[in-house]
Amino acid sequence: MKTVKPAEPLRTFSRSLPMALLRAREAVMSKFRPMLREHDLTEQQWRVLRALEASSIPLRLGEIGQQTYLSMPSLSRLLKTLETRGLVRRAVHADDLRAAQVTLSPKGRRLIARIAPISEAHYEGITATIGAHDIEALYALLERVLNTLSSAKEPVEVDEG
Amino acid sequence: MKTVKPAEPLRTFSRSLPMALLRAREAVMSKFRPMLREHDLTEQQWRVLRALEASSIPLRLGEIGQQTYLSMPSLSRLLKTLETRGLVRRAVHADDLRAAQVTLSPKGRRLIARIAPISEAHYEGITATIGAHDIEALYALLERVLNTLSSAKEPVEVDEG
DNA sequence: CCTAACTAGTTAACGTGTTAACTATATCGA
DNA sequence: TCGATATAGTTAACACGTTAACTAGTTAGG
Repeated sequence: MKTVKPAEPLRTFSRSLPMALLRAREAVMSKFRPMLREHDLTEQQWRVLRALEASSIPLRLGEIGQQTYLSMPSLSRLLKTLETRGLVRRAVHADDLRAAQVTLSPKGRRLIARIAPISEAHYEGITATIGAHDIEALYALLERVLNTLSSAKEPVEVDEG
Repeated sequence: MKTVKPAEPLRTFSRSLPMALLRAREAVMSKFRPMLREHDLTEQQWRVLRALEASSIPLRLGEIGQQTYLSMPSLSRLLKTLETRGLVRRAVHADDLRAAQVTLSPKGRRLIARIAPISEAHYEGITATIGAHDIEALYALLERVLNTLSSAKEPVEVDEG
């Protein structure tokens, strides 16, 4: 129970959409992180590996970034780490000497093969816990928020007066 | 105009709840960040200032952390910055010499007074864009996810076989 | 052609996220 | 009362997020 607001100047955090999204995300990720950590992978590294696994052809950084929602600077660092660990390889694109061609190494594929089933099991567990119906509703709403906001103009027009 | 996503992201990621939450959060935050940046504040610093503003009494780090969803190490660093900038003050708790008493300085209050109306206007704009009905539904679903997962046992029981 | 404008990726700087080790104070229990 | 244990907060190490400046190739215009 909260005491009644006398003259609340700002919304409380319970009415902050970014906070609500952050908390929910954390609740979900906290179920995955220990498993990834056991294999010395961060959440972002795992996303990159999955993107590479899903592609039949080598990917450029930009393409990986779009799919994993990672920025180029983050990717640049992250791939260096993965390459050092021998999980991915890179070559220069034949038609564009600026671009990279990133692929999984056999070692990378083996790592994914070990982790993927566990990851899937976790996801199944989470889905079951929350309930398929709510999950679907949530996906739908999130997508709508995304579409609505990204098609909206600038930072939400504020009268500077 | 920018050429928008030419190829849909992998189905793998479209069924990733953490990714969906991340994208939605980013869509919302991208509307706020420029405004905060103009005042040299990060999203997290703004959360801390708001928490202090909302409290009539000094807060400990732990209390701020609970409300803002920031970890103690992050808070420790962040408060040092805010204190250096003269936006907050700290004193030792009378009853517990380990604990800190953090309060807003007048300067901090003035900063909040300048930003709050703009922040609220942004939030109104976002709410209007998305639609009050969807916003409510989203809050409700997120809360349910949170409650469901946090009351669930360990990292979602996975059969190790 | 040749230069101007653009694009892919890198690097750097600064702040945050996560984990772990550490200090100092509090509290509990025998 | 003393020692074990718990708690508040700090610090360090490493990875990521964001912005900006930079390098090197590419493309477009004259």
